Amino acid sequence: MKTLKIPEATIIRLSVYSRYLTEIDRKGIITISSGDIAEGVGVSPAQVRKDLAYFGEFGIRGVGYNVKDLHKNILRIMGLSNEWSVCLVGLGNLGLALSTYKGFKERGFSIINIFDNDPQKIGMRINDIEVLPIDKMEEVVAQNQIQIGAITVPASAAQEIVDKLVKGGVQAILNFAPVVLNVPPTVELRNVDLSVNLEVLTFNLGGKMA
Amino acid sequence: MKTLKIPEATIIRLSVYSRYLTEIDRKGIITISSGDIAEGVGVSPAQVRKDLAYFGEFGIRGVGYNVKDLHKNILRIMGLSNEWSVCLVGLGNLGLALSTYKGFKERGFSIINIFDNDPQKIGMRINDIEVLPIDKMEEVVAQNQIQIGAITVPASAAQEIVDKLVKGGVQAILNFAPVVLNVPPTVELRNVDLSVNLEVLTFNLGGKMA
DNA sequence: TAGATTGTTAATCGATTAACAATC
DNA sequence: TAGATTGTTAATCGATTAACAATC
Repeated sequence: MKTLKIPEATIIRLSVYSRYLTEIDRKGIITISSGDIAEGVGVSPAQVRKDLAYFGEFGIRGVGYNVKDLHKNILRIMGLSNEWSVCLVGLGNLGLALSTYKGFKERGFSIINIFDNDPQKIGMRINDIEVLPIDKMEEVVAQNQIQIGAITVPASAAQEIVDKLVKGGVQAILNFAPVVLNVPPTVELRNVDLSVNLEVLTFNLGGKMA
Repeated sequence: MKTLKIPEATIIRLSVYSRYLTEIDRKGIITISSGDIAEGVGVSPAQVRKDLAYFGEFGIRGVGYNVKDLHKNILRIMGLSNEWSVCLVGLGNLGLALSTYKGFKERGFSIINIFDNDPQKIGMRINDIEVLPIDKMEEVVAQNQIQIGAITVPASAAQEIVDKLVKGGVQAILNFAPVVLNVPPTVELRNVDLSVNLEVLTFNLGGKMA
C-alpha cells in the first residue's frame, strides 16, 4: 500500500467535515456535493475533494456523496469508529471542564480515570469517576490500558506527569500546559495552548488600533 | 511601509518564543542565539531567524539576541504591550475554567464581564466579576468598550451571541462552540475546537492499532 | 584577526487552487 | 443525450530549509 503523507491541515478539515455531516444527516439530507460541504464549512470545493481523495473514492460523479456513507468513512479514517480510553491528570478548573465536556463522549473518547495530588480532591467523584492520587497513576493507567492522557497540571509539573504516563504505557498525550515536553518517539504528543489563540487574535487586530 | 503577508504559523511560533523568553529571562540569562531558542522550543534555527526577520533586525551578528530586548519586541509585535478587554459568554465548566485561567491575565487579557442566561448563575461573582444576563450584553459590551468576546455557549446559541457581540462593538471573537459562525469582515473570528485536537491524535495513532 | 552568529537570498519542499477528462 | 459533479493532474502559491555574505 502506497503511503503518501497526509497534511495535518487535511486531518483537521476532515474532523470539521465530519461534524458538519452529523448536522446534515440529522436534517435527513441523503446526498451532498463537495460544493455544499465547502460552503457549509468555509473552504473551497476542490479542497474538499482533494482531502477526501487521499483516502479513496467516496462519491459518485454527477451525483455527489451519500451523507451517511461519507460520514461513516470519515469517522473510520479518523480512528473514531471505536472507543478510546482517556485519563485526565490535574483537576483544576480546566480539568473539570474537560472531564465534563460532552463533545468528547460524543466522539468516542471515554474518560476512565482522573488523577490529582490535592488531598481535598482525592476521593471526589466526577461523573462517577473517583479522583485518584498521582502516586497510583502509573499502575492504574497500565491496568486499565489507558491509551490517551490529557494533562491539565501546572507547567512546572507537566514533564514529570508525562514521564509517568509514558511508563504506564499511554500511546498519546494531549497537553494543555504551556511548556515544551519531551516524549519518546513512539508516543504521540499534541499541545493545546489557550493563550496562543487569543494572541493570534490580537496580532491580527494590531493594525486596527489607534 | 511594505506590508508583506505574515504566515499564521509565524505568529503562533512568535507566541511560543515569547513564552520561552519569559522562562529564559527569569533564569537571568542575558543573551540567546537563534540556535538556543530553536532547541528550546523545537524548531530550526533558520526558522527562528526567518520569523523574526519579518518584523525587523533584533539581533547582533556574531553575538545573538538580548533576551529582554527581544522579548519586549515580540510582545509589542503581538499586540501584548497593552491590556485587552475581554468578555466571556457562557458560564459552563469551560467558561468557568477560562474565567479563572491565569495564563490570560499574565499575557494582558482582562476579563471585564461575564454573561450567562441561567437565573442560578446571574448575580454570582467570579473573581469579583458579577455574572450578568445576556439581555444586558449588547449594552454593557458597548459601554465598557469590550474588544474581545470569548464564547463558550452551546453550539445552537452561538450565532445569536455573536450577532449581539458584534452589535455591541467587539473587534474580535474567540469561539469555543463547535459550529461555523458568520461575522462581518471587520470582526476577527478564531475558532478553538477541543475535540479536533483529540481527533488529530487518534488519526495519527490509527496505524499503530491492532 | 579568528570565530560566531545574524539577516537574507536562493533552492526546496509542500499545500492549495484551477482546470478538465471521466462518468453518473 | 445533456447536465452535473467527481477524481485527478498540472499550475500556482506559500512556507520551510539550506547556504552564505555581512558583520560583530
